[in-house]
Amino acid sequence: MAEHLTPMIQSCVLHFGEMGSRWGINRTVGQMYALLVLSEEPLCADDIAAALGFSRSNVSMGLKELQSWELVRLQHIPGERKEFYSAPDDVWEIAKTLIEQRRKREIDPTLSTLRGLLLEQPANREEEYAQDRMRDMHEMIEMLTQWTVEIQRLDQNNLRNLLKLGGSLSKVLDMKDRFMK
Amino acid sequence: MAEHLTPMIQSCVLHFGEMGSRWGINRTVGQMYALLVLSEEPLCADDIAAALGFSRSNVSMGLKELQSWELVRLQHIPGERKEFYSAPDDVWEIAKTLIEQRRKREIDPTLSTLRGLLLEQPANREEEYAQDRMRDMHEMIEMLTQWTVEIQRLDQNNLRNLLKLGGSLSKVLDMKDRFMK
DNA sequence: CTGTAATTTCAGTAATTACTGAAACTTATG
DNA sequence: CATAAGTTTCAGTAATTACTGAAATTACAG
Repeated sequence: MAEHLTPMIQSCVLHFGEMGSRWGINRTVGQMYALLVLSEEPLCADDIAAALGFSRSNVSMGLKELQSWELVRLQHIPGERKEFYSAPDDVWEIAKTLIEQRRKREIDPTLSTLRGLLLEQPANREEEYAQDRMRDMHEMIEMLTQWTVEIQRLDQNNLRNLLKLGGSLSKVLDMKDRFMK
Repeated sequence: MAEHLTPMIQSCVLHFGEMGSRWGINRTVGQMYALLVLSEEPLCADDIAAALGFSRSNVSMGLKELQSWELVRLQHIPGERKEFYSAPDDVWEIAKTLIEQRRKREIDPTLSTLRGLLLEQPANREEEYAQDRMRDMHEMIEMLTQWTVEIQRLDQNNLRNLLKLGGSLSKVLDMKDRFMK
């Protein structure tokens, strides 16, 4: 399989391929992305195909997919005719992109489906109950979404601070309550 | 397909089946769960099979899966010989369970894989860089995990308050800074 | 216990998704 | 503008995952 890929890197690549496939991302695309993240210099499609043992066309499709998720940047290396790809080296940025993209692709359409169904007149008790649950879901998803949008705005430092707050969350909430009063 | 399933409920069920399949959850299992969430009374396997047009055995496997995720509760209705299933009617509880389960199944193993690889001695510059990225990932995932653990502890009201804070996140952070000093 | 209703298992098959190689296309260069 | 290096497309095939029906198992009422 691998061309020149140390066991350490290979393990990591395989693991994230597996993870990807459990989260609805094609296994080989997951592997390609892990490889890009772990490598300091940009890689070209042939590098990836060689390192992972995939066909050239599979790599091409994978890269297209990753580009559509805005997870990789294409770069032309001066003098080189090939196209090179790289992942951001800040993992927080990667996470933010992933969240934003899934929001656009899955969450927003879900919210709008729910909204549509909530506009209908319930025909009976059964539909009334169902709509109540849909309303709950809509409210929850919208809240979580809003939250992630806010988080996207924070810079890395504030984000870390927020997360490091950890256990003292409820204290912060109390504090906020006292302030608001 | 459907036996007695209003168009409204059917749309919602189909949508969540689709969503499930994009997040690594079998489409039919997603549909079954949506149906359970939307229905006020507990359902038995035959109800589900009839409503969704699946084979009895498929429903059996799906329910087993949902039980292993702790997303449904089995209940025996007095006098009835069949087993009935229901979903929690609090969607926040459902979300918490989902997060916790995915943490156990995917996040924790990922952290331990990363930790293992970070213990190895880097063989060269390339592995050094790869390990740096793995360290970043580990740190980030651990922070996010810790955060979700804290959140699991909050009751529904505090959770809502926290999320409603929304735009004022950075204000809260400032506030906290001032307090800590 | 016995009989029957309900559930589970599992081998076989269907459906879906992923991957490849060959050909078409694009782009840059001499 | 001809050629060659590089990339993409896509029809065909492979691999995986999902689903079914029949048979086995379990659970329980009488």
